[in-house]
Amino acid sequence: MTAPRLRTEPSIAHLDADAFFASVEQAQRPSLRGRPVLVGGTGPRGVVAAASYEARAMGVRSAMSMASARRACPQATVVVPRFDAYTAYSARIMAALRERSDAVEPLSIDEAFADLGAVRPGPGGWPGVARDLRERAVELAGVPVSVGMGRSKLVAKLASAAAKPAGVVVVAPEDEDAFLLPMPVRSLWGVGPVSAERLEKIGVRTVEDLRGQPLDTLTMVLGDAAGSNLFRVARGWDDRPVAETRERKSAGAEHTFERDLHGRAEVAAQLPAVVDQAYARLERHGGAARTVTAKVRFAGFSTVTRAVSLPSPTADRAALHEAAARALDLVELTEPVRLLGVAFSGLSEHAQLMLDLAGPADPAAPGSPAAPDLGGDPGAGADPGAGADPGTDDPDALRPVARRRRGRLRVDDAAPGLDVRHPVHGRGWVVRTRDDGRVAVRFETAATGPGRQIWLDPATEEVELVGALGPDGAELPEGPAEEQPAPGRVSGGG
DNA sequence: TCTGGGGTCCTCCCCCTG
DNA sequence: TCTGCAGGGGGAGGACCC
Repeated sequence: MTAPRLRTEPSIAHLDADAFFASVEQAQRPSLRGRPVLVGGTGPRGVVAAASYEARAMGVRSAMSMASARRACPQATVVVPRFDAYTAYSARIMAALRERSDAVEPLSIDEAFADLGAVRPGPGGWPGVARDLRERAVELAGVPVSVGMGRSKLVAKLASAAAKPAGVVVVAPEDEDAFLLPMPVRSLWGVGPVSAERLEKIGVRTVEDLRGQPLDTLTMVLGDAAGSNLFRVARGWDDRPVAETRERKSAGAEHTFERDLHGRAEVAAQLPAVVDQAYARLERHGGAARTVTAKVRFAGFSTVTRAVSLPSPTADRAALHEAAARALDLVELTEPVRLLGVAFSGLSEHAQLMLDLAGPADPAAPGSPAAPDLGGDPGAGADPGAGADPGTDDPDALRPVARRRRGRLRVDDAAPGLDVRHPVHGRGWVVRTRDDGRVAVRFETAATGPGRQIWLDPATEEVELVGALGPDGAELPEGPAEEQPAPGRVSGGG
């Protein structure tokens, strides 16, 4: 393996928002500033998607169970994620990068690479470029970000991690070894707990240790791909270009139920709603899929997947429902089920209608998995309490996808963090809910300063569920139903 | 009151085909 | 026609990332 030709200037930038979801909450809700905030699922099986730095100081990490996080930090405010708001802030952050480069590669909602090779640094040199970029992103989005720069994506990403919170780090080529070699291997992209443990067994803890290992040792320990990748990484060999787009390979949806499902009938009854959610995502990408995979996670946390492939990619809803049902049939349900998922893969860009020699699919045909109520509005099968009857005395515990529509706040839909409006008190957000149906609402926005909290009864008072505000203070338009935040439905952002 | 949800990529293994 | 082998494709599971 030979060294690639690398650029001579640290002109690749990696911009990463700090505790992104929590920072957006603090930006929009003045009473949360300087206080511990946890964003994540509030149900019994929720986990932390993002924790503010104040919460991190108490030992909270993202991906830990919300129950443990609350124990570690009882004074924290817990809110459900509001993806529409985060998406709007994300667009501002990306805009700061696009002002400086045509080559911007978003990695997730809160981080991106940019190739600044065309930028001519001023008197401040590359650190000045990084500081300008950081300041501009903060100015546009109003949330803290960190910027790392290096001559490769590898170094830029590690540099932004070193810059957190709210800083910049520029690693010049001549300083790369001093920067990389002392790092623990666990901080490298692609080294998780399992790989780290395997490396530890051969005495590798730092990048310097890693550099001392021959290629064949690394491929033996970690496999061909990971081994040769780490061999290059240990030497700073990374010449990957900043790529603006990446092809999507799959689309899916999964849901963890608040209580386990028992028996095939109960599991099968939940399938259409999950397929619908996955289908809505597939549809948004304008694609057709050839392979449908059903995923089941049992109470003991073991996971089984079964796939069914069609002769050709199809965008036909009924055919995909039917394939998902067949895939689920292949799963032996030996234990209670905590999670059900469906993924579409083998995507083709243009929806290709499946040739049906027997005539067009009839969604109402006997035995068809696509009952008439699934044929229209995506997510209709997900309406809590409607559609499939799971055969339980507590249907809410099984609802696969919460769908919150704007309008009069329903007690069932109230969750901490949601935006509401009251005819007298104005705009606020739900701080907490109580078993008797009353909700505590704090009336404040980014523009008002900290507001006061009032207990309200949505059954008797007009409390309206409204959309989130964007960074400019304007209410965001309503997105697709399946993108509404659901209890327990969380994502990254740290 | 352990352990979400969206993905990508890799490895292993089995089956089919030439 | 049968057998053995190699390679490709696809399914299953797992590691990893945010």
